[in-house]
Amino acid sequence: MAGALAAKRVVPLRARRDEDKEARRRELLDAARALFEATSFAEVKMADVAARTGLAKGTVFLYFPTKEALFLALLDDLLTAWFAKLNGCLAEGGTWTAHQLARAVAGSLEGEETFTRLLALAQTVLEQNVTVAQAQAFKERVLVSMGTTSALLQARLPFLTPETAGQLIRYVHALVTGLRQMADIAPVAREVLTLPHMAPLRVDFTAELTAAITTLLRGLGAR
Amino acid sequence: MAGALAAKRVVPLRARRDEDKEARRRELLDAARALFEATSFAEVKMADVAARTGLAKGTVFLYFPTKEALFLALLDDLLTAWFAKLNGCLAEGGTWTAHQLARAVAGSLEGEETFTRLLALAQTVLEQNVTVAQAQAFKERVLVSMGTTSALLQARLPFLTPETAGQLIRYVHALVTGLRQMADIAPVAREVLTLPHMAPLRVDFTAELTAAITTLLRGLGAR
DNA sequence: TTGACCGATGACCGGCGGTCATTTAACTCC
DNA sequence: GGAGTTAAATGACCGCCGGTCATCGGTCAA
Repeated sequence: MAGALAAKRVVPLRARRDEDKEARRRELLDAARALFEATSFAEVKMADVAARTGLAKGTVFLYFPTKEALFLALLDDLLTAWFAKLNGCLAEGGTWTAHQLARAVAGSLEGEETFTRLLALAQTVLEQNVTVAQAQAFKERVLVSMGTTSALLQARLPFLTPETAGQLIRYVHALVTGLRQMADIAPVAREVLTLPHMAPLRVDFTAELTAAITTLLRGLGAR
Repeated sequence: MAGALAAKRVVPLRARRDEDKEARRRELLDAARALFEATSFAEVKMADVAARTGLAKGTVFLYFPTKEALFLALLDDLLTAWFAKLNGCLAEGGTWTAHQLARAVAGSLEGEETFTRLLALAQTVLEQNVTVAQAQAFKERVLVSMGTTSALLQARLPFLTPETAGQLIRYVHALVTGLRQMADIAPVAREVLTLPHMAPLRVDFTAELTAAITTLLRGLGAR
């Protein structure tokens, strides 16, 4: 019986090597992600995360001191991955139009619903029950990624200054979290928005984000 | 002793008339608001809300079925009040410049931190544990206020169509919730952002919102 | 004055995040 | 390969909090 379980395990029962600990950490993050994708932050129980990896609840807390820390770590991963993806898109080509850039940004967020949903929780929920050190580590990483992206934006859109590029990134961040909340939807809200006269409150995330970024860029001087 | 308490009471010990019930409801909303202003949604306990009004915890649940319902009702009030305030500003004058309008909107949110903080929680937290009926009632009211504001916006900025006016409102909503999250800050985040090199992540809510709206309007055709 | 209604009460419950003494897998050394 | 050592994993346990409900008693009509 123990053998059957061990056969399924990628990581040894006891993770003693740093490499195994890292793998276990990943298992937990993957479990948290899967559960979050199916429900919501509030509905994901630490016991469920543990069960999904075949571990005991207490074990989860050996890897992450709090539930918020677990999800902030997950956001950290997703954010880094997304910036890499976006920077990959921005690396090619010469000068872009406003619409091209807006499409690229909005497109890079396609299929990243988990990331944007978590991003919308970052300041209001995740940074509530976390150590200063962890919050700082997270923000350091954001800073680095932002710097790279800012440089690439200026290469694609020559009329941008370092100042306006930074502004643009902040606006986009704000729009992404804001629009995700409007588009995203608790099940209850989804039901309400189905009603015909609620149409003005329905938001298509990608379309709306593309339009908003295009408009912003035009306002900043793009043609 | 009971007399001393009763002397403080605006509402009779037992609220039997509808008028008294409404007053008690207000007391609870005010208490929730005061506590939320001092801390955060997660830190406000229903027992505290009760204690602050001199009532028992169970009584709060006679007026609001869940914690989320209480705060959604509070948001409902604040939202209605803010729309009224904004519409008041927009009622005067003829044609405005982009910057004037941006100033008006951002200015109307000055001192409304409680409102914007709650707004940022609306979809991710408050609409989670609430009946469909309550969520719908809330959204109905948003729709009505939005309609009025849309009309006033078109009067102040003649280049706006009903379509672009609606777009603008959605963008502003997204920006407000997004920027509030970036500017607002859990205590932990506030400490981290104090570090000098974190400057690019610091956000001045009013300034940033004014700039963003101005930029958007320019992108929509304002001069 | 009295009886009935109904708002207020607070002890109670279930569930969840988080802890810690104990267990035991995994590695080391002889 | 057996004994000893380390520390990862365990799960019973705790405190807290949102939410419930049998009971109490204030209020008012008759």
